[in-house]
Amino acid sequence: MGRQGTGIRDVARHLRLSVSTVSRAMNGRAEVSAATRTLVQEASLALGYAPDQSGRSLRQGTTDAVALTIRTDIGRTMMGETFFLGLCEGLQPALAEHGLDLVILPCGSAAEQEQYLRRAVARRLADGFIISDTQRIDGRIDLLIDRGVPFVALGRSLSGGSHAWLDLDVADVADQAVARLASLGHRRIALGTMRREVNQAHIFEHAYRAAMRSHGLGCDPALVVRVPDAPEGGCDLADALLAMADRPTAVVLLQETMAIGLYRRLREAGLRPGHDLAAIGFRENRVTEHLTPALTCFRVSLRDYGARLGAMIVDRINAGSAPPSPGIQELWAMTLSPGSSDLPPAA
Amino acid sequence: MGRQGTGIRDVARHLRLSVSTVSRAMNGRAEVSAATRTLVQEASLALGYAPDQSGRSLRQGTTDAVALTIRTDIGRTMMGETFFLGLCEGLQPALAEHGLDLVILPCGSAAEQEQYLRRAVARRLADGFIISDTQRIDGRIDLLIDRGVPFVALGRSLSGGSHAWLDLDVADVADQAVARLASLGHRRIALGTMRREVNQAHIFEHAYRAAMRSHGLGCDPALVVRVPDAPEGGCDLADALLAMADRPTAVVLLQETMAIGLYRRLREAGLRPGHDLAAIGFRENRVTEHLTPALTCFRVSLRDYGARLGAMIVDRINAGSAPPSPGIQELWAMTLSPGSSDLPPAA
DNA sequence: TGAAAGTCCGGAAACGTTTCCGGCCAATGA
DNA sequence: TCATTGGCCGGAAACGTTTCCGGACTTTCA
Repeated sequence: MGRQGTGIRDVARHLRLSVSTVSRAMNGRAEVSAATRTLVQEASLALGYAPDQSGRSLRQGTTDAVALTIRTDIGRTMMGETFFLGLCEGLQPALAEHGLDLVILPCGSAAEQEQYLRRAVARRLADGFIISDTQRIDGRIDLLIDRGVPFVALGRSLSGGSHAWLDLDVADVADQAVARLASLGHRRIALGTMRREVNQAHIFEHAYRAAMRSHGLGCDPALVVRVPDAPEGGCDLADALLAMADRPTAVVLLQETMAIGLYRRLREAGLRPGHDLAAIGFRENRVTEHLTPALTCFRVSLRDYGARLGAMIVDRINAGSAPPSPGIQELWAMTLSPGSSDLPPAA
Repeated sequence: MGRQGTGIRDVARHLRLSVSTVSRAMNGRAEVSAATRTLVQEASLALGYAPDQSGRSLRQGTTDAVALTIRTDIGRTMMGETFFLGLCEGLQPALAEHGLDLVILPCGSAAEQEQYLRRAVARRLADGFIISDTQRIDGRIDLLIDRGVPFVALGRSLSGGSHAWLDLDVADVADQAVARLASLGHRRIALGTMRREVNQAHIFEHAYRAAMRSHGLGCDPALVVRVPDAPEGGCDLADALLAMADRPTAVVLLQETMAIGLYRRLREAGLRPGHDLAAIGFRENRVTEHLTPALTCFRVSLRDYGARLGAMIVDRINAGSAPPSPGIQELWAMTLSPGSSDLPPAA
């Protein structure tokens, strides 16, 4: 049958060189003359040759790929689709600079993720892994540490001790949001959040409570409302807030897309978002900034964030598993992006 | 140095079997006794063994992976925010059923895509490719046909003749939208679209014109407004429409996210979306259905669509390049999902 | 001028797996 | 009882590449 594509042997035969020389020229080794190198490069370009990745991987034990695992049942996670695409815009070039491909592996639901990852590691699908949507207790982290595979967790976790992770400083966001609303005169500030298994939600909620206390606003557990992090969740949130006897005058959202459902329900109840209920969202994006009133939220450059993530996983890969170095932990600040959804309380 | 993971030799040694027998047992070959098979399966589970993908790929010439190439500079494409993840929810399980991994390859901008793909094919990164966001003239299609690589284009194109593709029936959507608005009494119906290089935009616009003519509404070129397919584009669109002397009473959107900017600008101008300007969007999603007024648009099950896409690429891969069979071309209908954004004209 | 060093290249082994080929053993049939 | 068949298994080749090793040739230095 004969593989169809052109291989290194074809290039070698074409140039009357040995395959070893061609290989050396392609890989930028020093022991090859400049003349031969350009010859090989031109020939491989003309013949459309690029080394077969399987052969290459087998020989040198690396796949030249970094895997970003995501769950496809999104809509039940912190990260929306706009998040990943924005992230990849910075991540992919950062990896390409080091000759690494970015492959995104959809792993199905959260439950399936660990098993999928276990198999992916055993099959040696990638040189390094980035796991997203970290849970408070996350078996994937222990797994990767145990296997000695380079990885970076996108989001903190209680699992695994001092591995490399990158995360947004959500605690600071909660703090800033509460402080801002408090300074505007709000005293009953609600929190729209989600399941606490997602670590970001836990941290956010914790920081919210601390901020409320530090501003002398108490800590009424009724003010914490858990809903799905989606536009629909915003509806549920609004329903819950409107049903309260002592209605809050402001709400902080862990997921900015909740604002869509929230605005809708408020309007349906004859209330004006921003005026009758102040709201502050989480991550600024193309939807929230065009809401009316524009949602006050927090900004982060996903491109930079992704580029940093790329640098971190490259660092892990180059470090090897030789030194059990703890890896870098990095918290990214978000800056307030004022909209007009957080007015002082009406009364 | 010694590769760290457990290999087939470890399993064989552990069971005092030959590697060939272990391999046969793992791959479900017939020439192995049932007893040995269960033994091998249990042992590989216990030892955490899964065959190294590089070795496997090299030997059998297949990678057991399907690549979905996407551009990361999204926001300038037809596919909105939530399209790909919804698609993968159906696509990934459909592939997994056949033992194939789905890997998403972010290829950078549209310009970089073809070169990236060319290299990916030469390196044999995947057994089959799915290319998205097809252009009217798309070099990737000619490339893949030329190389004889199994592929499915997600979206039609003028390039390449009769290859396999899957697409939404956007012409029918344009037809339905215009018909609905016309039956409500609208006579000046604008179109918010984008660059015509994207083939869907071309088809959509063509169908819109035909529908306008068939309803006796003429074909004023000024009614076709090209803007970026993003919330911002909706602002530009609104500005353009409001500046017209003979202002349209309705607009059809090729990209539903434009509605966000459109609503915003209309409200800023003291107008009511739906009342003062009827609007119909394209694909229903979690954002549009919570807009106020809810955007009338068209529904498609992305999960089913993705599952079908998976079946198609599996079919192409199994077909091999032996018969130059044309492949399947399939157009998916979308069904109207009525909102309240398309009222009769005010006057 | 001779030896040492340096430059560049070819042959062959190796990576982990699958599969071809041949062989052993038991069962079957005459 | 012997030849044949079929079930099951082990040895070894093969996939495409990189890299070790050694060799040929040129240059440098004493």
